[in-house]
Amino acid sequence: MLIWLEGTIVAVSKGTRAPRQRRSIEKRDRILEAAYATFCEQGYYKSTTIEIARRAGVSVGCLYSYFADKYDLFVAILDRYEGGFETARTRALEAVDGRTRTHAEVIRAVMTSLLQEHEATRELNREIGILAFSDPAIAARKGQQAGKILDAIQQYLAAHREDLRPADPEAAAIVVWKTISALVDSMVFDPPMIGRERLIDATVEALCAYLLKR
Amino acid sequence: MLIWLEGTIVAVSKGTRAPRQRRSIEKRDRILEAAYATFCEQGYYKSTTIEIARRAGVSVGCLYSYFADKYDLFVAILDRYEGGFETARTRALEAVDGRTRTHAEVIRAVMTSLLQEHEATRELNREIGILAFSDPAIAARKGQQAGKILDAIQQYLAAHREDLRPADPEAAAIVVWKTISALVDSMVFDPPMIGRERLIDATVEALCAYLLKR
Amino acid sequence: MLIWLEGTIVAVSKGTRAPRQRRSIEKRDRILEAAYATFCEQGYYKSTTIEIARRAGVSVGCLYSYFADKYDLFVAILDRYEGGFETARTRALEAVDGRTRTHAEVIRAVMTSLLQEHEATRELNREIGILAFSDPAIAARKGQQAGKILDAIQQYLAAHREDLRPADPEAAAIVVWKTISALVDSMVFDPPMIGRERLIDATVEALCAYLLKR
Amino acid sequence: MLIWLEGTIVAVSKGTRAPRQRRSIEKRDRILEAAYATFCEQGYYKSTTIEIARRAGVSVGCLYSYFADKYDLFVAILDRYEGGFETARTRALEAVDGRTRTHAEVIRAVMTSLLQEHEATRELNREIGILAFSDPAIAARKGQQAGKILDAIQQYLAAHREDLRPADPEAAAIVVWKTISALVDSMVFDPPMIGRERLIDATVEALCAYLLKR
DNA sequence: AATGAATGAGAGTTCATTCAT
DNA sequence: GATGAATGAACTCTCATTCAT
Repeated sequence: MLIWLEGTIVAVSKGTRAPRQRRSIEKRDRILEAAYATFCEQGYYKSTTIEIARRAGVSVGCLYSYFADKYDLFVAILDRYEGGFETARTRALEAVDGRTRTHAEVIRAVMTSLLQEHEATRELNREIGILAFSDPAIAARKGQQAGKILDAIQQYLAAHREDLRPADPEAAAIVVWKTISALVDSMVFDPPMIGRERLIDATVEALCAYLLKR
Repeated sequence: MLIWLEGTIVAVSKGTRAPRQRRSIEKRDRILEAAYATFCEQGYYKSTTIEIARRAGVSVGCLYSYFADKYDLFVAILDRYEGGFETARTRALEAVDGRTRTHAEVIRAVMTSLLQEHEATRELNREIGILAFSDPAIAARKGQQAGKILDAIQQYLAAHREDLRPADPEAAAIVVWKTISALVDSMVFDPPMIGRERLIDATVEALCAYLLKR
Repeated sequence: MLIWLEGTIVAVSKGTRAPRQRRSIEKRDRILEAAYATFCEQGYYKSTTIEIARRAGVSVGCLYSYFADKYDLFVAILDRYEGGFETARTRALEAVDGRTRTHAEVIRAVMTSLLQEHEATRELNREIGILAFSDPAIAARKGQQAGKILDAIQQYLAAHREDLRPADPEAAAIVVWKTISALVDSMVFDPPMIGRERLIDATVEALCAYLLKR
Repeated sequence: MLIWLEGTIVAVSKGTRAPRQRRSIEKRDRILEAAYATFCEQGYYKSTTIEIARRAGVSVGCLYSYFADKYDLFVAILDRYEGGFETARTRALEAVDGRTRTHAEVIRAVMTSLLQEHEATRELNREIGILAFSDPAIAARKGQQAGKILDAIQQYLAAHREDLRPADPEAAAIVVWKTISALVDSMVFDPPMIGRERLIDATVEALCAYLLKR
C-alpha cells in the first residue's frame, strides 16, 4: 500500500499504521533516523530493535506499530536513502564566483561531498549490498537508486557532449560512477595508505584523461 | 600457533585439533570450503555453524574440534582467501602466441579472470569489509591482502615506467585497483544494465587513457 | 549498581532490568526463590536456567531480563542468603517465661532453629563452598556471612565472660560455630545413625563442657 | 559384578573390562588416580573425561573400557577413598619415644594428619556430599566410610572408658568426628581468620573438656 | 586392546516480536 | 495509541560417549 502524505509517497505494510497525523509522521521519522544511524554504525544484524527504539525515544511496541518488522524498517530506510548523491550533485554544479566550474572541479566537488556523506553512513552501504544479494526487493530498490545516479551522470555527459571523448556514454557513466564511489569508499573504510588529497588528485586526473578530448 | 603441514602453514587455535594426518587436513579443508561457500552466500551473521557443518558433512562437534569458534573459522578463511588476484595476475602476464600483451590486453585479462573468481565469492568480500570495520584483527588481514595487490600493480607500473604518464604511481596503483575491482563487483552483483563487454571496453579505455602517455 | 527499592537494596547488573514496580519485584523474587530451591536441590551445575524459569513460572527470556546470567543469579541468592543464623540467634536469645535461658538452652535453641532452616537449604551451602574455591567473588561473600556469625558469637561470649573458660575467645567462637553447623549439617544430610535428640544432647554437653567454668 | 583381584574387591560394570592382568590393573589405577586428582581439584561437573584420560596417559576409549561412564568412575573412587582417616589414626596411635600419647596428643596428631590429606583432596569431599544428596548409591558408600570412622573412634573411646566422661559414647563419637573434620575443613577451605595453631589448640581443648573426666 | 576423531543431545544466552495494561 | 515486560525459537558452543581403524 502506497499513500501520498505531505509530499512523499510512503509505503505502508499491511497491519501497520498509516501515519495520518503530523505527530505520527514525526515519530515515524524519528524512528527512521534512529534506525538509519544504528544500521550505519552496526550493520543490519548487529542492530537490535530495542536499541533503535531507545535511540528514537519510543517504545519497541511503538516501533512495531509503524513498521511490520525489522526488515520492513530496513526497506523503509532504503526508500529514503540515496547515499548523498543528490546533495553532491547539487553542490558540485553550483557556480563558483559566477563562473561555471571546470569538469575537474565538478568531479572533485562530487567526491568531497560524497566523502562527508559516507563518513556518516559506514555500514549501511555494505549491508544493502549483502542483503540485496539474497533479497530481490532490496536489489530492486538498490537498482532504482543506481539508475537515478547514472541518469544524472549521463545527462551531464550529454550536456557536455562536445568536450567529451567516450564513444559509449552509457558505459562511461557507469565507469565514472563506480570509480568515484569506489575511491570514496576506500578513503572512508580502508586504513589510509596515502593522503586523501593525493588519491583525489589521481582520481580526478584519471577521469579527466578518460572523459576529455585531448 | 602455526604449523607447517603438507606444504601449507596452518594456524591452530589453542585447544583445537592440530591436523597431523592427511585425513584431518582433508576434513579441515572440507569445513573451510563449506564455511567459505556459506559465508559467501549468506554473509557472516546469517550463516550458522550447524549449517556449515552439515554442508561439510560433519557434526558441529567436529567443526568445533578444528576451529575454536565461528569467528576463528572466519579468520581462517581470510587467511587463505586472496580474492583471486594472484591467479588473475599470472594469467594476465602470460605471453600470447609468443608476444607480450599490450597494456590494454593485460587489463582486460585481469578483469576477465577476476570476474570468474568473483562470481563464486559473492558476499564474502562485503562481509570482510563489514567485520573489518569493528574488528582490528580482520582489518589487519584485509590490509595485508590489499598491500600485496597494490605492490604487484606498482611493480607493473614501475616496470613500464617509460610508457606511462601518472606522476604519482602509488596513488595510480590504488586508483587502478579500485576501478578494476569496483567494475568487476558491479558486473557480478548489480543487475546488469548494459552488456559486460561494453563495460569492460569502457574500463580498459578509461585506464589506458589515464595511464598511457599520449 | 545498587538501588533502594521498597525497603531493600537490590543489586542490578548492567543491562538487566531494574525492578521499578512492585510487579517486577515480585517476579524477581519468584525467580530468586525458584533458583534458590533448584540450586539447593541440585547444586549449581545440575540446575538449568530453563528449569529455574519454569519453576518460577516465567520464560527464560524473562529470567535473563532480571539477571545477566546464571552466575549472576547465583550471586544474587548469596546476597540474600544468610543460612538462617539470624533467625536462630533471635529465637535463641528470646527469654522463656520471663527468665533468661541457660547457656545450654541457648545452644540447643540455636541448633533446633538451624535444623529447620537447613532442611530446606540442602545443597546450597555445599555448592557455595565449592564455587568459593575457584571464585573470589563468592569466597568474599561467604567470608562476610561467616564474619557476621562469628562476631555475634564473640559478642555473646564477651557478654558472659565471667561464666566462661576459654582463653582464646576468637578461636572459641570458630570452634563453637563449626561444631554446631557440622552437627546440624550431619543431622540434615547424613543417613541418621542415632536419634537427633541424642546428638543434640551430646553437642550441647560438649560445648558446655568446653565453654563453662567448672 | 564384583571380582576378587589382588586383595581387593573390584566392582565391574556390565560391559566393561574385568582387569585380569597386572598391566590392566596398573592402567586402571592410573585412571583412578588421575580421576581422583581431577575431581579433587575441579569437582565432578567441571572435570572432563578427556582431561582425566590425558592425565592418566591413556585414551578416552581406554578409560571407557575400564569404566562404564563418568559416574562409574566417580563411584569407583569413592570405594577406595576414605579421606585419610586410616592414615591419621595409625599415625596418631603410634607411641612416641616409647610412651603412650596423651588423649590431647592423639587428637592433635589426628588433626595434623588430616590437614595434610585434605589440602590435597579439596573439592572431592564437597562433591561427594552434593551427589550423595540426589544419589542413593553414593549416599550408601558415604555412609559406609562414615561408619568405619565412627567405629574406630568408638573403639578408642571404649578402650579408654575409665578416663572418659560422656554418657552416650555413640553420640560422643559422632560429635568428636564431626568437630574434628569441620575444623580441619575450615582450615583448608575458609579464608584464614586466625592462625591454625590457635584453632587446633582450641579444638583440642574443647574435645578434652568434653571427653575427659575432671 | 587401544586410539582419538567424530557424534549430537543439551546447556546458556539473545533478541525479534507480542500483548496485557 | 503507547508501553515495555514477557515470550520462545534459534543460535553458539561443550562434552560424555561411541566406533572405525
